[in-house]
Amino acid sequence: MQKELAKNYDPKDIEDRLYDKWVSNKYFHAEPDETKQPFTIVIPPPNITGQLHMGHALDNTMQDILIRFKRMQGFNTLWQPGTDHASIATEVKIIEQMKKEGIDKADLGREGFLKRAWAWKEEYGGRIISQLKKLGSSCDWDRERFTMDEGCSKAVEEVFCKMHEKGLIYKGSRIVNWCPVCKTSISDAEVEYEEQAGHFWHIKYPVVGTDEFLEFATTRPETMLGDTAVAVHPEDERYQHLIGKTVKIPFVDREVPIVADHYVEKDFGTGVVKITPAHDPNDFEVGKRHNLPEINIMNDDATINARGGKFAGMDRYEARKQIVKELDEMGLLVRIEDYTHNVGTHDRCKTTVEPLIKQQWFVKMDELIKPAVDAVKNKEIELIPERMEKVYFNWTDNIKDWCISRQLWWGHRIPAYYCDDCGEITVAKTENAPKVCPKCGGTHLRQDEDTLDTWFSSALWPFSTLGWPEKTKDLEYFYPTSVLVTGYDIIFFWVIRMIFSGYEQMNEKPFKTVLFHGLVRDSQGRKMSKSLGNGIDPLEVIDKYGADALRFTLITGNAPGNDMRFYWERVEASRNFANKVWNASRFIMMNMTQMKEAGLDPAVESVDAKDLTLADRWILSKANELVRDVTENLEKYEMGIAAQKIYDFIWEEFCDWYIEMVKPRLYGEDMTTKTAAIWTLRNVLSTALKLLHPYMPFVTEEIFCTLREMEGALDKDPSIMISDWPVYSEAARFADEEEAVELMKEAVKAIRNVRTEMNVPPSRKATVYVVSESEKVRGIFEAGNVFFATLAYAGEVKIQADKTGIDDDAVSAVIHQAVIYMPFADLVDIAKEIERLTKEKARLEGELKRVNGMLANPNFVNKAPQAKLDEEKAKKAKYEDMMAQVTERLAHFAK
RNA sequence: GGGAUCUUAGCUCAGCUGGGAGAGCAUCUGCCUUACAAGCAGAGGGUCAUAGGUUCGAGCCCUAUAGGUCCCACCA
Repeated sequence: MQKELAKNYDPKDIEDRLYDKWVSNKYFHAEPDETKQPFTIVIPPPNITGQLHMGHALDNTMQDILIRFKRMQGFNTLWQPGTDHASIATEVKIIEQMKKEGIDKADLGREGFLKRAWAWKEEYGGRIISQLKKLGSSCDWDRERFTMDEGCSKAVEEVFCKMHEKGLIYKGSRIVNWCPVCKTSISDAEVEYEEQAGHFWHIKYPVVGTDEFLEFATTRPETMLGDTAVAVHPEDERYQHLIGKTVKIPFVDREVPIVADHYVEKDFGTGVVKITPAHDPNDFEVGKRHNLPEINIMNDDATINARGGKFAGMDRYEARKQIVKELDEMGLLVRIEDYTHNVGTHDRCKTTVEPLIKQQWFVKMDELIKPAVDAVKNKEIELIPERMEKVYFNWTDNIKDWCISRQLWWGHRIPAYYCDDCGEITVAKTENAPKVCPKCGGTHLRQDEDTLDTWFSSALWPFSTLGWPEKTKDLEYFYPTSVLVTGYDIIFFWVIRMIFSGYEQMNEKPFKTVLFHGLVRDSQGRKMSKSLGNGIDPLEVIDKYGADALRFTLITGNAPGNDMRFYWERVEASRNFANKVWNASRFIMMNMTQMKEAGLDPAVESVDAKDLTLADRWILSKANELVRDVTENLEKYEMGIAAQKIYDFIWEEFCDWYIEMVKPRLYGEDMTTKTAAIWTLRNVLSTALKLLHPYMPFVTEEIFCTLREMEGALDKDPSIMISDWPVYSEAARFADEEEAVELMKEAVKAIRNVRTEMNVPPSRKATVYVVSESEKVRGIFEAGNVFFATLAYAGEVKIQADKTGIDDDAVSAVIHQAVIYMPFADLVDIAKEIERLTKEKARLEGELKRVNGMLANPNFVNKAPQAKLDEEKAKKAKYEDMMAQVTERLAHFAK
């Protein structure tokens, strides 16, 4: 530990060293302890494909602040870390990588591919973890988990089998969103709609047995190959006579019925819809209602299959072109209209999804979701900000069954076995995998080729990481967790699924509170993305300005759930703040060193209360209040407000006022007051550092340890992160002192104004009278009101220290460079002063009107709290007093 | 189509249950004062989107309008 701190704070020297110290001392590690209350957060597991981005930085800074705060408050805190296998995201990346090497997935086979995937995990899975460490995250790394590790995989199988047994998981034939490139089904939540310019093809089918045609419009003509009906609205007069008749579909030469269904809107287009149950979710529903056949005309890669007749083998778009062309030649194409519509794309690869009928596994949601709805309704789970509840209910109210099977290899393979002999399905955990079919005794069993949606395992994360399905001590002690911190963008993917999974498996909520944050955008408000190249690497920020600066930047000036923009200027401001703290500390420690050299003890345990000056009591009182404000705000998850308060206190109150006030005492010869000053400085600094520590863990730890070492207390207080969080004390408030110093500050500011206005060179000395608007300040200064300082007579400033208890050195110190020592009388500009007084009079009139209005209102007088009433009464008196003074001055000038 | 949210100083944003318009950055002025020029002192700058309403009192509550952002649904 260096005695001499560098002139400027350099995070590079410090961060890694301190982080290693914390880890090696096991400060992050938590074990169940019945004597302490637990506070648990599970990390939203980052993808193993991931690199730390600003979203992670924000998310994890917030979690770390809460964890560090609660740890210092004495909670037994567990921050459970881990990573997510991110099935499709990872698989896509690996395939990309293989493509470069000219390898195809099929070449490798399942085994080979998985080998490669695990190698990927080994290589990149640790990357993001080390990046989280750079940020200062105090996760319990001894407990790091992975969604595909043994325990989590067991949990997945357990849940799958249990839910299957209860009938909550079923296999069914449904329309699913199919990605023809990834060749897998994807959930609704993975579909992104994007507006695309397209066409509306108006086509007509001949009505069989008549010479009529039925005209309709479609954006996807190629699907006509799978049409099994044409629908009209039941009350549409235009088509009443046709309902029940049939139309003939060209190319496939199929006769299909004209049905009536409310799904059709009379006023849209021609009021006729072609129905393709196998390739459109709405048509699928119509088909079910009318018992229509489902004709799948596409292969898994979205080429037309044999049912498409002569178009077989063509790509869907190619077929579209050809079909339109031929329809035109047949005279069945009426016209083409330009049309922009929303097209569903796969969020991972941006391919246009193809709705297809497939056999897939589903989770039945209607019953499962109920406790999850109730929990939020009853506030058993609290969402912050509250408005997220609406988003939540909007989803739960329109819940659909969750398609959980994916035609991928990287993930949890579905524990279902098919018997080739009898066709029955057996669901069983891997350890109980059937050798013979329990139904028919056959031995030709195949495991389902599919894997589970990656969110299936994430949904279990809050309890699978604590050891479930085993009944572990960890689970009993740390579950349910306290807070979940995450972005609002994964509320459907993850948050809701964890909630219903918690209730279903644990019979208990997974967390008490969900704290949502927004997105970190670039300085122009755009999402940071790879394609735009506008992403800012948090590691670059840390490298340039330090982790503390980045953390502070991400938290300040932002309300819960709101997006924020990233500005380098703000990081710089945060860095400057860290440096300010550094330098204030350096100043204090320098003075401690000097005292020591002079043979005095700079680390006294306590000082006599009577030795504390007004200024000391004031700053101690302000620090005490800060403790209350910061604690309260952190408890409300208002981290930004708490941060702002710490910033203001340290920079303004502590550095710009208190330290300036205290300098003459430190430079003076009176050892008693010097000791009291140092004691106060040390204590206030220590409190402020502790409050700041959750935000800026590194700089605070470095200073704290240096300070404790100088005090000879490093042994019993070895790290700020395990030191006690300060506690607010009503008894430590000094209301009078606070008021007196606030008034004094006002006076000093007024004097500084005068100095600036008059452009007084600092070297010139003169005297000034200061006039006060209150008795107290009149006591501090000799006479008059600070607002009217320029009206005062020439004379000599006398600060009446003994009358007020204020130490005159403190006042002189603050005004030291500001106050003018110059007779005013010859400098007063009368016209300017009259203007000023007139303005002041108008202001006072306004204030008086307001106060009088309030006091005259029976509603206010009767309903307002007594304190408020007294306050307003006091204001009234004050304003009246000031008004009298102003009036008198004006009268004086009028002469 | 449904919903959420935002509109406050030149820029980015705070402003928690209605009662004095704030911060950072930028600008201007004066200071290298023995912790810090990554600093100190001071200044200018806002009809709190618009129009109504409730209230003694509205940036804050209600209604409507305009514009921005986002989410959900996905009508062929």
